[in-house]
Amino acid sequence: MADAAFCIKRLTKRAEFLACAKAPYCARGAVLIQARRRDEAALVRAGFTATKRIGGAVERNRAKRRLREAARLLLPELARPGFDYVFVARGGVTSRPWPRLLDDVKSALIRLAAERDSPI
RNA sequence: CCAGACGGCCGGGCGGUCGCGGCCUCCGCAAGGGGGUCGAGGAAAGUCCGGGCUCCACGACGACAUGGCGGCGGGUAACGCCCGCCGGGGGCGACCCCAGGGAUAGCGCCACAGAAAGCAAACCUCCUCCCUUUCGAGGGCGGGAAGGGUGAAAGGGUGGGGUAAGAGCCCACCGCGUUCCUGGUGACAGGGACGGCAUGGCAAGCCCCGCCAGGAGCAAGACCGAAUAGGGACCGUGCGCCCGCCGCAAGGCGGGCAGGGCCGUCGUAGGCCCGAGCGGUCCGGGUAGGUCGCGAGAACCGUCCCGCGAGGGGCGGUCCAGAGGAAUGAUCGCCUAUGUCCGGAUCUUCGGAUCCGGGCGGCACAGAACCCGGCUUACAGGCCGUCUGGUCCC
RNA sequence: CGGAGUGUGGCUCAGUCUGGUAGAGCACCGCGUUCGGGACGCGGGGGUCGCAGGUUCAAAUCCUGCCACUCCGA
Repeated sequence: MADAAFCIKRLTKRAEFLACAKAPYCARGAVLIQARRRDEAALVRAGFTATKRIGGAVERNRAKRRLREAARLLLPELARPGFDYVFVARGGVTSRPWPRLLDDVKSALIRLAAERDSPI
């Protein structure tokens, strides 16, 4: 129940994506993830994007669907509250084997969480 | 069985687990949750044509400009689409491809080569006659365009007659033109007579002829409508003076002084602003935003009738995505289907074919954004039907 | 949604309107010059004209359909 509410919030507005553009990022395999701290609320939000470089509408939608599925599986245990995550599709995201894609997302999320702990 | 032509269709299925979007319904103060139901394509694509729909413009009709179309007859809401037929070309054939008419309405172009590229003419050459001659030939007045050569194209073609040599000069057939008859709705086809080659090609060069087109697009358009600024009406309160301009006037505009405000506060000095309004209530336009437009239709399924066909009509049934930058996914199993490899068996025209078992690989192009009809382009693999040419057997 | 333009040697561009020879600069190769290099001089190679059909005797050029890219307007 708590997990379900966890990543329900979706980023849709262009301004929200732009706000995350300068945030720390980590690229792993076929995915690049950005994480931006928001102080006002504790819930986690996520956005998904794929540029025309990925391919046509079919490729881009499929890329976003796979990233969405990966986020749905992994964010509840790996995300930190109060952060916005933006998942950017890179080349090969549609053809990458599913376990490998999960590994990419998982290691990137862990790395971003560690970066947030260590500095300052 | 092999090779091929044309047309149509499909483009995985079933079941778990976890998820997504719309609508309905129930629980809940709410956040949210439960249940039900529906949920991409043949091209949804490119945006190349044609319509619906909406707004704008516009008396009717016509003309001009611009753009498009072009055999004939149908289909259609319409089309540049489709069907049938005509003509030309290709193929042994099934079948495929192409095309409006006009070059005597006019303008323009036809490079190079060639004597000559549209005016007819004559480079080599052919022939009669005449002259010269070293007897090889050369020159001249004429006749002619058959042959050579150039070219994509040289003023009909083939054959025969004819002639000094030749020529539609004459004849036959073909082609071309004019005219008549017959068949056909028509494009056109068939036939007869006459003419006697005159009139080359390019109009997807300009153009002539006929026909069709008002413009923009759902970000069209309609309704509701916040904050801020500005407009108007009413109420309350306040309103000194001078100059200039406009105006019949009420009044309006500009400038100055008095006065007021601000520069943290007080005093002094200075600067800037206001200088006739200020406050309240209401009204209208309108931005952000929201709602509608927004899916029951040139719809789909079945069936009957008309038509060669495209298609049209009748009857019965069904409701079938619609939302925001946008929903169908992930994963597992089985089945189906197929490619390849290995092993075994059978047949063999020694190329291979069929069957069984196992391993590996494995679903193409691609995602509705107002909606339809077409066109074009992309597409792994597969199915069905009709037909053609071969080969073998009965 | 609507409109405009571009595609030609390795690069930047002419040539397309008005159809017949594809050209310029830089770059590349060879030779000369120099002790050597650069610069300079001479000579040379290199292009399916984005793709596919069509018109024409003949197409980079004309017509049609695709592909890729760029730029405007709402």
